[in-house]
Amino acid sequence: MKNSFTEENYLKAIFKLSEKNELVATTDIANMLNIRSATVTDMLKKLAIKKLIRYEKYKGLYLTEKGRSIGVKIIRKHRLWELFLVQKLKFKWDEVHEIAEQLEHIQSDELTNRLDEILDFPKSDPHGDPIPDKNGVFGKSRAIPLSDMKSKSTAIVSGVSENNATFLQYLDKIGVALGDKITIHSVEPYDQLHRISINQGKEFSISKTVAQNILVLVK
Amino acid sequence: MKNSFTEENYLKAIFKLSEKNELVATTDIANMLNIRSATVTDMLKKLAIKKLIRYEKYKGLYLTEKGRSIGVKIIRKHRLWELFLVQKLKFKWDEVHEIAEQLEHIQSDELTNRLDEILDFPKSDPHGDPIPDKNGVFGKSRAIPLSDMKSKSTAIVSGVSENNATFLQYLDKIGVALGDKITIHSVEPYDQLHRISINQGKEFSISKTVAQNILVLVK
DNA sequence: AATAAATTTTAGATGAATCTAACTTTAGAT
DNA sequence: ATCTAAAGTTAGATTCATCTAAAATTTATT
Repeated sequence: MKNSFTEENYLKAIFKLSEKNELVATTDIANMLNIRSATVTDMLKKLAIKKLIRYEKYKGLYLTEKGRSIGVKIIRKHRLWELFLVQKLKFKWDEVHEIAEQLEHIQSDELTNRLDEILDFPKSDPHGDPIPDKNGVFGKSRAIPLSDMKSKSTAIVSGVSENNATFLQYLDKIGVALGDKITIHSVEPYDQLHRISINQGKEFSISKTVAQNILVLVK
Repeated sequence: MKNSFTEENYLKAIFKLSEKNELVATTDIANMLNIRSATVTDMLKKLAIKKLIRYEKYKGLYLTEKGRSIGVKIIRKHRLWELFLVQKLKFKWDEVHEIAEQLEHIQSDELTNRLDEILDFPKSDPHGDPIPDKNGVFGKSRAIPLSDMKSKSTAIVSGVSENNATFLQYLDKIGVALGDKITIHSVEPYDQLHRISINQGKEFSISKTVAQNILVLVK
């Protein structure tokens, strides 16, 4: 029960990496956490002793059930806080990540669950990433890219699939925000420029790339 | 910019102790933080080098302007979070302290100020302690002990002057909560048993001691 | 298969925050 | 005024998370 931040960050990183590969590599953890591999090796030994990971020298590692549940819990808190900051405190999408990196370590199940409750048990965060429930279960999101919508249809903006600050700021600039009602009027067959409007407003165009990175919920 | 938790906790403790005595003693800090005096001495040297305190060996220490402003900021955040937890997330008075001990270290002025805003720039927290404003200024609270109210008058419960969990739980039990309208019907001259009612409800009695520890705002 | 390249681990060091034990200074009691 | 108790400091050790440099292992290339 010491400085659990560090340990929690390792478990979160390992969980994320596990989604791509069964076995996780030392270097990938080091890169994700911006530290040296040697440091990671040290920590892996400790995590293995605590039975949070299963680790074989030179071979790679994976999370135990116990380790996974801690990792998932951190992700749950991170995403709930992000949504909270955007929905309740009116932060913009691109401003919340850093603050949530801190808030995710607050230890109080009661707090996490009440947050969940006042947000109405959300299934995904402002970036469209799924929020696991209190038991660590991810419901899969029904969100689809805007580019997959039919012409003349309407949907609700539920997230983005590109997390970079420039992109998020661009969305702010053109006036696309979480929860907005978005309508596709037409799509140019040649370059797939989308003519859209937000909340019944004025029509304007966005590129194919942007349309692919905006996630929406249809009906 | 390292693990600022520790340093922040020292500055907070020193600020609190400064309210009682001009010069703060090593042992008092040690007791407040539940660590050994030797440890405190070490830290005092570091704080002095950073110009956060003015320190003379064997003589005691006091905060510099810079140190004070960090200490006050932590207290501001602590109290804002406590109020947030009680008002917005429906926690009880006695449940929020520990969580606020963690939340007070979240670094984001923007977050702190928005919290302040959605709480409507409160002047005191659920325990009746004053909340400094963004410039570190404490407005003095107009709260008085319930025992100082006139008979037949009404006021709003604004805090407590005894912070202990048993007391707070007792208040929950008898149904006294922050923001309640409280009416004094009579006070027994012999033992100062107070006959009161909450929000126009049924009359009941509380002891002199309890009445002294409930803070209220009159009109 | 032999060797080079990349990855991972080991060994040894550092700084932060803590401890215990021993020493020093200040303050209180007679 | 002297002595003793309390308070405060120093010295040396420990644990945690990190580092660099060097050694070991695995993987890739010719």
